[in-house]
Amino acid sequence: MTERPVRVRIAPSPTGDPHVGTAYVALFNYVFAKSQGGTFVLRIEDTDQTRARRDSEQMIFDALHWCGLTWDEGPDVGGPFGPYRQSERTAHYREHAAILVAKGEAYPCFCTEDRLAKARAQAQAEKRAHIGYDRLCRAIEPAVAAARAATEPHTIRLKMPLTGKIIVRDQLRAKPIEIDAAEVDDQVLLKSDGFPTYHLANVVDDHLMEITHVIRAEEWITSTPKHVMLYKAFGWEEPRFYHLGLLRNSDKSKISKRKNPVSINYYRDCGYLPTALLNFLGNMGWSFGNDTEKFTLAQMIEVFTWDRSSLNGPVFDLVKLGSLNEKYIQELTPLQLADALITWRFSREQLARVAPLVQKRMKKLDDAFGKIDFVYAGDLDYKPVLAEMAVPEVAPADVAAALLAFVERFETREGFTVAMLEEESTAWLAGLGWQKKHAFMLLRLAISGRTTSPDLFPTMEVLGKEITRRRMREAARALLAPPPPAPKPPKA
RNA sequence: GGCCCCAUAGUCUAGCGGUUAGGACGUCUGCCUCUCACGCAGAAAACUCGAGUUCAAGUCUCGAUGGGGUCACCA
Repeated sequence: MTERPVRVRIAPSPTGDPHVGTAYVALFNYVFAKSQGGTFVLRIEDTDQTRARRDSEQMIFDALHWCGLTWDEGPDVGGPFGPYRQSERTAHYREHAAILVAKGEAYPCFCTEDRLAKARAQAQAEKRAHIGYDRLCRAIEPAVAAARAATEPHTIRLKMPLTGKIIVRDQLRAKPIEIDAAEVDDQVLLKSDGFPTYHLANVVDDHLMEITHVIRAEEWITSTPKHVMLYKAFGWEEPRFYHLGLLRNSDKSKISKRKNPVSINYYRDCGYLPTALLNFLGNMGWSFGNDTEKFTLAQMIEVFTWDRSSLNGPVFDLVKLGSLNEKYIQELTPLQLADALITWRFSREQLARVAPLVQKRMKKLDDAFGKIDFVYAGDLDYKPVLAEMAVPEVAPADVAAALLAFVERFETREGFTVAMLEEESTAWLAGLGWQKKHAFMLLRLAISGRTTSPDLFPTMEVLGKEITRRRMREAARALLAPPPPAPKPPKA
């Protein structure tokens, strides 16, 4: 492999909240690039028209910037290999898909999604080992296929070899990974809406953008054979692959918002310092060496080598993050602490959102903070109000389930506003059939930990989606927790 | 289920053939103290199992087990 200047990229998909996993992978890309004097590129993979969210891209920029990461090229800063948004590069993908068809490496597929779904369901029902596409359209004569493609909706699929092995060389793993080509599907490259799938867009862009090292999460490892074959089909040199261990929930499953806060915004809103979060992430699957756990980004870049990485999927432990964060807090000067606080939640703009919540209840200025202190708290203690959370004639487990159901309602909605919350709460309440006062008291206790609070939905809006979600989940958890053991009798 | 990846205390990790298996978080004890926290001192706690290679294996090989990922016109 020829040595080219190091160029790496992070390629998040703007489909929701900025994910800690994105920050994690970004960190290692960034640090590796900088340790090599290379270039770090941010590319937005917005090829899924059904899932892309408008507000998500800016949130990714903001969240990554908050973490302290910057990119040399990207949609917002430009660069010589732009555009950096895949939705603006569709001509490249179509052109390259056409090249593969012309070379006989790919073919149009006219199968309907319906047929594919049925075939898949049948394969699953028969417990067949291989449940991929049956390659029906691969047999169509190229000339016939081309003629039909002119008028019929179709996808473009890659012709995978029918026999032999595909070798994936992962730089972090000693042995090459060998996979039977027959195991790999004839992957869709171009969807019927003309947009590329991840696989095509990713390979074309990585090549065109001269990416030298692909550093990404382990969940991609099984699709790497497809990418390897794509590089081959194009006759391109493949980049070096590095698959990082996946961040995990405490039960070891892939980190997910059902079980763990995953939005970078949650960590920001809960009062973690970006330096601490980044440092914490740097200790996941990588070690500084020398029993050192606390280090800066600059220090990490200075000593960075891949041989200090481990492949275990590390559990994302909030407690450990908290103790690291504490260390960072402790070494702030008084003025730095003040600045951190202002940035966090005491800016003029933020106070202008929070204080009006209780303005009606204020006679003097000093009435404010006792009433809104819960806004500034992280996790609340629900033990003292557990009894208040009870809903008459409803089992605690069902109360908890209702809380989680409320979370699910706003989970899929874009934005987090009073109007949306009112709408969803009405539907939620209708489904429950509880008295309104009981349902709303439950929400109130979950978000504020008290029976009196400012108006519910404006408060939630101010708290934000991340904190609201977290508190509702924690409240649900408190409801489900077994009652505490009886206090020890006093010593005689 | 097929395929793939991974395997040191509850958690994050060090170890790269010979160590009393090290550090950190958490837990527990004590000390300090006007409360709490901090701080300090100490303790409990790990090489998944089985073969093989070797004088010697947490470290190398194979297998089993366990965990995870992935099997979309999502990324």
